Amino acid sequence: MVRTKVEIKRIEDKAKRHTTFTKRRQGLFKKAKELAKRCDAQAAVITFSLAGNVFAFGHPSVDDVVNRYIAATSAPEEGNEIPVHKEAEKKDKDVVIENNVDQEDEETTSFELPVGDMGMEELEQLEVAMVQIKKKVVDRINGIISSSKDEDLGLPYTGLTLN
Amino acid sequence: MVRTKVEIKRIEDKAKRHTTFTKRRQGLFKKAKELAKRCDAQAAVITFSLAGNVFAFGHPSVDDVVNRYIAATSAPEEGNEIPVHKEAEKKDKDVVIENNVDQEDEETTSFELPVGDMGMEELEQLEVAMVQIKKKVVDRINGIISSSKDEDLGLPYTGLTLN
DNA sequence: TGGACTATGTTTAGTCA
DNA sequence: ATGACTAAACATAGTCC
Repeated sequence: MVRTKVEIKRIEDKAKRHTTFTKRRQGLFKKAKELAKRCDAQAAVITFSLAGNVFAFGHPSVDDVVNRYIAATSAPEEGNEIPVHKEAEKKDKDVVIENNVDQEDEETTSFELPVGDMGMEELEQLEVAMVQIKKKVVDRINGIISSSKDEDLGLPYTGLTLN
Repeated sequence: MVRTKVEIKRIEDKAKRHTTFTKRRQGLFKKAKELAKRCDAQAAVITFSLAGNVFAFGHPSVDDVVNRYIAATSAPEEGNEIPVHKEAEKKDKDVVIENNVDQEDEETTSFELPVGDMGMEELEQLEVAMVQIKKKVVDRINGIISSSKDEDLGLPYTGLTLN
């Protein structure tokens, strides 16, 4: 049959999904290569299949780009001018996080903060509050981990990264 | 003129290169989104323009994928790969996270979270929620910044360090 | 600038070898 | 599975506004 209109929805059939994953991953890498070459830019693509396999491409290397990304997104201590444009930006008011591709069937526990209406000052206060909570959470998690030493196979808690 | 065959070589003209970069970056992100959605896979794309601007997309988030990549690639080779458990469907809990952010009456913005009573699962949900809020805040801050300047050439907000 | 257009090249869903 | 094939869907270089 000829190709039908692409419905961007999760493919249920496992084999078919994997086939599509392979094809599209190759296409994605090719696009990334072309972008890097034509525009002389650094680019990295990292994918994880459902099976847990990691596929990554990067120019000049995945690690270079990742490290630079981490450096760029980590808080600069001083006045720094590293532009970060995350492709999840909803400039519209009630921000819906775009990271979840599918959200009709999920029941996420989330805060609903009217961030869009907040001013700079309130945002700064919110940041302070979040830092404090984050500390509580990390302490609590570490407490749980240390109290369940046997079961936990040394998977260290890497740490509630919110950067 | 109509389009000619693509020659994947570095574009010399600066303006044209930037135009192409923008177009292709959008296309690349779109492809990544489709891959993530159709194949239910994790994917991240990070690009740096020559000007040094960072553009990143990730599902469920750039940082999630990056962290998993780091974990997967820096894992001690003994034995097997790291499961990196997750994907657990979020059962709705009564993790009622109360935030008393009330713009009308409240002066202070603060959370009161009974973290000490929470179990690991709830903590994980809380982490997810915090990440989402953090994104909202960053987006909002960047929105404020970019609307104060008429171009995104101004330095964006990269702070909000919660590590 | 930054979109809109559009002719063509490119990608890929479905199928079969 | 893996690879080839085909036609529709899609991406985009060049252009105009």
